[in-house]
Amino acid sequence: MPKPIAISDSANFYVSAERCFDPALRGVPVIVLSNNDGCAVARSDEAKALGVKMGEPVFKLRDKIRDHGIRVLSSNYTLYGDMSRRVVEVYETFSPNVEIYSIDESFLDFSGFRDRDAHARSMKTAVTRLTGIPVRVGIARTKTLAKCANELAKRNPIWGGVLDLCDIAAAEALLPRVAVGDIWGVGRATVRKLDAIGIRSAAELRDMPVRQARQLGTVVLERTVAELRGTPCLSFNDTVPTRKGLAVTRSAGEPMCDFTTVMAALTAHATRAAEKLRTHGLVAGSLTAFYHTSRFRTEDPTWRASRTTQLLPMSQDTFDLIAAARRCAEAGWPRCEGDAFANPWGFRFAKAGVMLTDLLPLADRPATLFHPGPERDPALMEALDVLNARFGRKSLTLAGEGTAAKGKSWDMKAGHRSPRWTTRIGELPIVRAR
DNA sequence: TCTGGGGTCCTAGGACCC
DNA sequence: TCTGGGGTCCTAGGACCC
Repeated sequence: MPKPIAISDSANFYVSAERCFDPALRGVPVIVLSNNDGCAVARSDEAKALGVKMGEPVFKLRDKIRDHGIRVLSSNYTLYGDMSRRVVEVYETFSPNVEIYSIDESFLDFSGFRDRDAHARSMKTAVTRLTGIPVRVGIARTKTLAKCANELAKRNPIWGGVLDLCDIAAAEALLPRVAVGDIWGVGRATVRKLDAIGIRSAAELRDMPVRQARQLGTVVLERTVAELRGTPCLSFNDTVPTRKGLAVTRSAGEPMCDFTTVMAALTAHATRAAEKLRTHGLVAGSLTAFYHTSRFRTEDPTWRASRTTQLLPMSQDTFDLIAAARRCAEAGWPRCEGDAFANPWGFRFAKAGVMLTDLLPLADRPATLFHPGPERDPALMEALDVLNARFGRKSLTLAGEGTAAKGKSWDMKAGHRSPRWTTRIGELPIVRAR
């Protein structure tokens, strides 16, 4: 018999995290925006009730925000990341094995507990008491069924936020109530195909012939069917998997119309990407830089540039990454007579990014026979990181990304960001007032 | 005027090899 | 007219997740 797995997730996590520190946000409609204040990515129950959709662009919500007094917040990832860490700390006192799945969801090994329901309820209470974040728990013998249990618990408050589907009869009774689109791993495209052959509930999907499932939705759907039948196909994984890639991409606060501005944004993104590499003790073997015009403004001239270059030797050095990003940016810039980096067509670039692949732990970096030059002293990057850790991110940056005095037009908008309550003492209102 | 960011996994098809 | 078979590796693109 497969062991019981629980999944615990936070309700409207970003909104819940904000509410922990600002009681005025409780009981009223609240939305948290994506980077650049673009779309609603988290909504309180009250906001959902007003019909605010996930991912809806904020400019389309203007009337609703005004008419219903919806509170609008920019995303504050520093706060959410820290709150997430606290929630996981509590989980770890309730299960010997915790697999962090996302910022607001973790799988927990629930084997060995005699009364799983009671255990889950005391965990739920503890998380709320110690962090202020409300959570819901689904339990079953496969991850997919646990996610179904969680989904049911979310939608039916009568169970008090905890549902155990380990029992065959319970699954039998409740799976007809889960729509295929609400099953983990079944997205829009698959829903459409399943609907065409009359499969609409989790119970119907479970009873579908596996061969047909594979043919319709590849091995992924075949696994989902097996998981719904209680056969685990997705293993419990409490070790952090090795990263395959890493990206830093942003929409610009204002359109970027010249090479210098695009390069300033790419410099900032490459800088951040290098920081991430060093945090994880990795080096990268290749870098892709891209920038493109807005995909929504189809009447404007469009340009999409994406170039990849090798990092040789593999590197985690900010300067190396910026140099590579510059090579890509130059190679991708629209060619014109005269000044090679002018923009006579009036392209308005909306987004730029840096992606790193071929990642390896620094210790495993292969030696190279022909260096392009002497390697820089890692002490420089170390000093950079120490200073930025001590005085706050971006205290020390490269001139290439521009200076605050001159204005960073490419920098994202974040007009409604709350204080980083748990990680920046200087942002606490009471400290600021002194 | 204004539309997110960062991941994973799978498949098909081409290049290449013997 | 008739033009092998079987393997690996890589990449692009699709689907999905939160």
